[in-house]
Amino acid sequence: MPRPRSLQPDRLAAAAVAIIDRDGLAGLTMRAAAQELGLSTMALYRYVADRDELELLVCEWVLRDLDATVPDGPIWTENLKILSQRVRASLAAHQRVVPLLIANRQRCHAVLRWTESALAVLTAAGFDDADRVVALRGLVAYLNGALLQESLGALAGPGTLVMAALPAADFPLLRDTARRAGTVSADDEFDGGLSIVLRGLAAMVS
Amino acid sequence: MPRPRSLQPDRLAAAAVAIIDRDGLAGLTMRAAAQELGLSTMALYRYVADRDELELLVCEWVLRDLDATVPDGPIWTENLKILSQRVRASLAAHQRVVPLLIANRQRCHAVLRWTESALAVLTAAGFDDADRVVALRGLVAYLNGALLQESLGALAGPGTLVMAALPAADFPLLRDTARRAGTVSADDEFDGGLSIVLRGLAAMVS
DNA sequence: GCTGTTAAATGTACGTTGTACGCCTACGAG
DNA sequence: CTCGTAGGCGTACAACGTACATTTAACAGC
Repeated sequence: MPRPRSLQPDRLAAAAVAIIDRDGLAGLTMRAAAQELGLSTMALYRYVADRDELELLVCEWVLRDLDATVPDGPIWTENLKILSQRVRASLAAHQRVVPLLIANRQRCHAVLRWTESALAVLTAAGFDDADRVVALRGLVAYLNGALLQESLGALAGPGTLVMAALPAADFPLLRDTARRAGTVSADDEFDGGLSIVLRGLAAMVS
Repeated sequence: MPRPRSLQPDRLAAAAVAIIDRDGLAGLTMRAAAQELGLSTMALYRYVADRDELELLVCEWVLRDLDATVPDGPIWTENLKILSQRVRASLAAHQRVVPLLIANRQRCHAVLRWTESALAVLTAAGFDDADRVVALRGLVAYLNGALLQESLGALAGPGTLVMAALPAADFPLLRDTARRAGTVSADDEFDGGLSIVLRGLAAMVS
C-alpha cells in the first residue's frame, strides 16, 4: 500500500564498499554513503538502523560470493588451505574492509558458514573437543592477523621502508630483513605463513 | 626562565591507559585525557602534537617493561615462545590497547626492539633471506590475530555464547565447538595456537 | 621586591561526525 | 478521488579533534 522502496540492500552495501575502496575506512560516513546513493543523509536510516548495521551489510556484501562448501580433496590440510585462500581472494579487491570484518566476525553470516566448513574439515581430520577449539582459533588468529597486516600496508609498502631505514647499529637484523621483505610477494607471504600453521596443525594430530 | 612543565610524558600515557582500561578505546578522547590529568583540553596539546601522538605514547607506556632481551635457552622454539608470552603478559592488564598497538606496530620503539630479538632467535635457528621474512611475518600475524581476538572478547565471552545459540540444523559443528570453547582457558588457547605456529616453524627449518 | 620575557595553560570557536525528531510527499488500496 | 502508510528530507544537537587568540605563572636580571 505505501510507497515502495527505491533501493535494495545490495545497492547500499555496494555503495559503501565503493567509498571504502576509494577513500578508505575513514571515508565511510553516513553522509558520504547517502550522497553516493543520491539520497539525503537521513533517508539512509530508512534502510539501516545505524552505522553498525551498514558496516555489517558491507561485510556480507564483500563475502557474498565466498564459496563456503567443504572442499572434498583427500588431504585435509590442503582443504583448509583452499578455504583460507578463498577468504583472501574474496577480500583481495576490498582489503580496507578487513578491520570491519574482524569486528563483525561473529555476526556476519558468511563468516559463520565459512567457519562451519572449516570445522567440518578439522573434524574429519580427527580434531575434537578442546583440540578442535584450539585448532580453529589458531587458524583464524593467523588469518585475521595476516589479512589485517596486508590491509594495513603491503609487505613491500612504506612501513617496511621505514624499518629498512632504521639505524644499523640498533636494529641490524630488522633493517636487513625489511630490505629483503620487498622481494617477497604478498601471495608468497600469505601462503608461506599459512603453510607454517597447517604444518603445525598436522603435527598436532599425528 | 619560562614556566616549567607540570607533567611528564609518562603521566600522560598512564592517564590515557587508565581511561582505556576503564571506558574502552572509544572513551579515550582528548577531552577525557585532559580531564583525567586535571588540565584544560587544549593544554594537552602542549605535550602531544595530536591524538595520534598520544596513542603512540600509550603504546610505548604499555610495553615499557617488556623484556626484549633474547632468551638464551638451548631450544629456539622455546625462546620464541618466551618472547611471545612476554608480549601477551605485558598486554594482559591492558587488553583494550591491542588495536592501537597493531596500528602503531611500525612506529613503536618497544615493538621494534622486540622484533629485533625475535629475528635474532630466528637467525640463530637457521632462517635467512625470504624464509626469515615469512617466518617472522607468520609469527607476528598469529600474535596480532590472537591478541586481537582476546582483546575483542574472551573465548568464553558473549560472542561465543551467541554462536553456541546458533540453530543446530545450520551450524552443528560451530554450535558444538562454541559450547566446548567455554572450557578452554585463555592461556591454553593462546599457548595452544602458539605451539601450532612454532611446530610449523620447526618443520620449516628441518 | 619589582619587572619583563617566555612558555604553559586556557577559552572560544569551527568543521565534521552520528543520529533524534518532525514535517512533507508519493504511492497504491479502497 | 481520497486517504493511510511509509519513504524521504531538513533541521538540530551533542561530542569529537583541533586551530587560534588570549591569559597566566614562573624565573632572570635589576
